Formats: sequence, C-alpha cells, structure tokens
Amino acid sequence: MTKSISTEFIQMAARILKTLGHPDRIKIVEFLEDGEKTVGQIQREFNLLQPVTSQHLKVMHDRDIVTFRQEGTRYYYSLANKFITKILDCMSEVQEKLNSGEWDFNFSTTSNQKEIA
Amino acid sequence: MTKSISTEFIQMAARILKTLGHPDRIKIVEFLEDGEKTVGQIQREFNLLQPVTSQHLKVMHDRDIVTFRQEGTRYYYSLANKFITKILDCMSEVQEKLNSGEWDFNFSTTSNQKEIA
DNA sequence: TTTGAATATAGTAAAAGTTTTATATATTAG
DNA sequence: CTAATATATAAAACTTTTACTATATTCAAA
Repeated sequence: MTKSISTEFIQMAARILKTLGHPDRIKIVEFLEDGEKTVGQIQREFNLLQPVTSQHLKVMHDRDIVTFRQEGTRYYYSLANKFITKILDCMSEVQEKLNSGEWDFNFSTTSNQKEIA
Repeated sequence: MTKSISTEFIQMAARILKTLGHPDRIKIVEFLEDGEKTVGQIQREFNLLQPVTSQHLKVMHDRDIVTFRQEGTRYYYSLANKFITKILDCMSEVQEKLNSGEWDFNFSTTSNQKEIA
C-alpha cells in the first residue's frame, strides 16, 4: 500500500493541470505569482485581446486557480491557492535543471523521443 | 528581472500539463512511477478498455511523457523523463498538506470558491 | 447625464480531444 | 499451421476548447 494519490484528489488535480495546460494561462499565473494584477495589466503584459484575457481568467476562476476582488471598474486577480504556487515552483525547478544541463529531456519538437533524462 | 520561465519551456510545459490533465492519465503515470508496466497491467489495474489504454499511452508517448520497449508482443511502458516524476512529487506533497490539514483549498465541487488557502 | 475606460458575457465557427466499436498485426503456444 | 493473446490503429460520433467578434454593464469623470 504505497502512499498513492486519492481518486478525489486526482479529479481535482486533473482539472487544474488541464486548465494550466495552455501557454497563456501558465504565463498569466506566473505573472500573478508576483502579486495581484488587473485584467488590463495582464492583457498588456502578454499582448492578448481583452476578451481572451477575461475568458482565461473566468475559466481559471471557475476551476479554483485564481480569485479576484473588484475595486470600481477594476478587477484584481490573484492566485487562489498554494497548489498553483507549488506547480509553478516545480516548473521553475525543472527549467533550472534543464538550463544547468543537469537534466536533458531531448524532447523532439515534433513528436517522439528516445532517451530517458 | 525575476527568473521567469522561458517561452520555449512554457510551450513544452503546457503540452505536458494539458496531457496530464486527465484522471486516467494521472493514474497511469503514477502507476508507472513504480516501474515499467505492460499495457495489460495498466488496463487491468484501472479497469480500462484496451483501446482506451493504448490511446492514452500513444498520446503520452507523442508528448514525451512515457517511453516503451517492446518484448515479443508485450509493450513495457515507463516514464520518459524527470519532469513527470517532479510533477507527481508535487502532487503528493500537496495532497499530504491537504490531508494533514496544513492546507485547505475549500474547493467547490461544482465551480467557484471564496477563500485563499 | 453623456462619455470613455475597464471588464464581462454571448454567440459561434473551427480545432482538438475522448470514447466506442471494429479490425489488423505480430507473437507465442499447441 | 491454427488458435489465443497482447497491442496497435482506424473511423465515427461526441464533447470540450479556443479564438473571435460583437455587445452589454459598470463605474468614473467631465
């Protein structure tokens, strides 16, 4: 009986991973790690269309990835929980390993690959 | 200039997260952490249809999440790189925090939520 | 009280992902 | 050889996302 992940948790994790599985959203979430940001700030930072930005934020809000507080006409979004932060940390760590050459995935840009890192 | 994540890496990470964003696939990958497994073993473990199992494995292979070696008519699948392991570690960690009560996401089963963990 | 800025929401077409059923291929056992 | 096993692959039917475009809502300011 290895300490495996519970079904409930897996459901929740899957939803979150799936949602974070979009470049824009990873960028947004990473940006929010720095502190709360308005829709406009996010939109300008990454040069996104406003509706696209709002939609990403809405989806991420529905899936418990971000929260927001409203102040006048501005909506300040921020990370909703520590799981997200944890995933971001994980990604930074991996990227460091890759950069330092400690790890090497030799990912094929297109599809498959051969070796184990 | 915070050490942020590079665009290239983000693309790759998004693909992987998105692909892992499926309950079956998280389970499979977690199962593989224990060591290589054949399609049949995976299929039986989670009570999946054979084509579904193959399909998941194919997608994960295309996206550099798993590799396999063939031996006779058996295909032994295993994790393709350490990023995957890292993500699994991350998930276990989070689950522990949740179980221990150290963290609390109060996720809504349906949609939104209110508080920050 | 009109106007402009900041956002959200709706509608929709195109793309991507999933599941199912069916079928093909290769390997091993007799 | 033939049958059974282990997998892959394909096609069809759906379901979900995505990315736009257009429009509505809200608040602030002039």
